Amino acid sequence: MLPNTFVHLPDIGPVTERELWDSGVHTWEDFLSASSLPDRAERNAGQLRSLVAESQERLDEMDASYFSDALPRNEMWRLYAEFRDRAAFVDIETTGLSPDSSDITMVGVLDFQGYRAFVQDENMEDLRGALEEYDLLVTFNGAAFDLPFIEHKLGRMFAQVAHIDLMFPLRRMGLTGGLKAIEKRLKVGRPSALSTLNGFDAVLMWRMWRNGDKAARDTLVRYNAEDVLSLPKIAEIVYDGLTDRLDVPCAKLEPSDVPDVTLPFDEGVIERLAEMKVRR
DNA sequence: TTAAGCTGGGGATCAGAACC
DNA sequence: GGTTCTGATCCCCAGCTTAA
Repeated sequence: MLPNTFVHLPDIGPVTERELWDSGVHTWEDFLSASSLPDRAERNAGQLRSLVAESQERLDEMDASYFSDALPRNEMWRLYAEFRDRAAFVDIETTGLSPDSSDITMVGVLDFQGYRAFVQDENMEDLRGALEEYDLLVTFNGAAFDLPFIEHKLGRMFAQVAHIDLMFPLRRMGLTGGLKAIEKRLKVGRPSALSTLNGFDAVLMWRMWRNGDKAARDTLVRYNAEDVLSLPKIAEIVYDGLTDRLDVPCAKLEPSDVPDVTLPFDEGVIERLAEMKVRR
């Protein structure tokens, strides 16, 4: 979809991009070889041609931050096909909602090689270096929650990184609600006994682990892994759905193999969680 | 419960076309 | 050449939604 994109160019919005597509200019290559362009693009053709040529070069160099700067934020999903092999799917667990009064307990990072957990007081200091390996981050509501929370605690680190927050494209597709509700509607992931847990349970599991319940730590990590494992599947659905909606001839996204992540957890933790909630 | 950012609506601005 | 109209983009703001 990215080589079909023109809305990252100055003075080109969705209407002019549509005109280009309707006139047969479907790709950057079409743009550069076209003898004439629709009026609105023709006015500024010289500058646009050089920017389209630059876009081709930047894509050849896999420069995600160039497109991240130029694309409107609600069109970031267009980066997914080209950059998913350089993407990290990220989800954090915390002790509360406010970065001022709460701490990060763990961060789960998934790519197509596997899943890594960065846990407070274990290996959280490795997180920054780990995230620097990626050109693209994919989250659910990460623009408002996960990424600002991480930067609040660990310092600036995402200024140059492209980011797709799946929550907003999902809304455009008519899918509102939290991640778990959307997974259910899309029939994605989470077959395990942990499917009934929510973010507040993650807070409680962290407290249980701090109070000596060793199984709670592994169960928390497993809960987080199940959250991030659904993100690649949802990202594909978003990409395919919004690409279809734009109705422009473009390369189809090949389905990816999400790594098999099987982590141990103790069903006893879920029972102890339920007892804890009854007592509260 | 807090904070961030997206969405959508409305107004401002700009450029081109049409008309006198 | 000046005016008006139209359409697109940009900017701002309020409201909404979500995360643990």
